[in-house]
Amino acid sequence: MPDQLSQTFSALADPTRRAMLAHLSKGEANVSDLAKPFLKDMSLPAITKHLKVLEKAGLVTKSREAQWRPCKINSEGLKDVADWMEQYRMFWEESFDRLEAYLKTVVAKEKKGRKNAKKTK
Amino acid sequence: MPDQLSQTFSALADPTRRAMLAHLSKGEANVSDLAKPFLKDMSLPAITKHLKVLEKAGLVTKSREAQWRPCKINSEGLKDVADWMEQYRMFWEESFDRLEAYLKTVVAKEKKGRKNAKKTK
DNA sequence: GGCATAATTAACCGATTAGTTAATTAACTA
DNA sequence: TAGTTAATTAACTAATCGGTTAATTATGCC
Repeated sequence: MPDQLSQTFSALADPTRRAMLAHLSKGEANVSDLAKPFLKDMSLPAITKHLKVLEKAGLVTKSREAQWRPCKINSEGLKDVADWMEQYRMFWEESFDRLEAYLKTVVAKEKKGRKNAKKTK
Repeated sequence: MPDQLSQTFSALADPTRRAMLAHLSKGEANVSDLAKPFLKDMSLPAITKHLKVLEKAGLVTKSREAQWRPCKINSEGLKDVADWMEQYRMFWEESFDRLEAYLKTVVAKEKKGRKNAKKTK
């Protein structure tokens, strides 16, 4: 699995990792904070591994502060997924209201000169 | 991997399967049509397996027509992913314009009485 | 019936994944 | 220095994944 997007989807294909991400969506947390809800079910090294998967997927960044490793959400990975999803919006966006609202933003963006131009493969 | 969302993410974590989905986003196709671009790289049974993964993930449906199996995109799986993504929109939506536009649709929806109320876990 | 086409199933294999326990690194604290 | 806390690394294992080849099913056509 060489490509980044596959790695990101793969990282999200696990309920433990998604729960860790949900935790981080509420703010920074150390490894042991993230681990706490799962220590009944799995060991700390398992958590370390999950975190590494999230890091490689571009979904989490980890820094150092004494013996702690504060982690936070990295929007890059999420952005990649969101960008990929766009090409399928017409399929999953069943509400006419919201699709219409979305199409307006597309028009608005075009008028402004395509700030976010980028190939999504 | 018991839960549906994990299965869906897992199905998307493969470039061959994403390419097949992209193909189907242009319209229905038989298994051999979907297979054609990949037959240099892998066998037909491999394609059958990939398709089965996409089906179980709720991303594709397959029907029967004589000896052919016309496949088409199933929006359910994509919808599940999109719904899950919503909780992270504030992270990946960096353009203020589009975030603002989105927030307007939220307000509009609230006024209408929350048509799309659903737990996404 | 006999053959070609479309697709699936079965059985197998090597690589990766998700977990384990035990040992180790690194920083603070008394 | 010795001990504690936070986290990682190493080595291993069972299960899953992505592919293979060979055989099988199912349909249409002469």
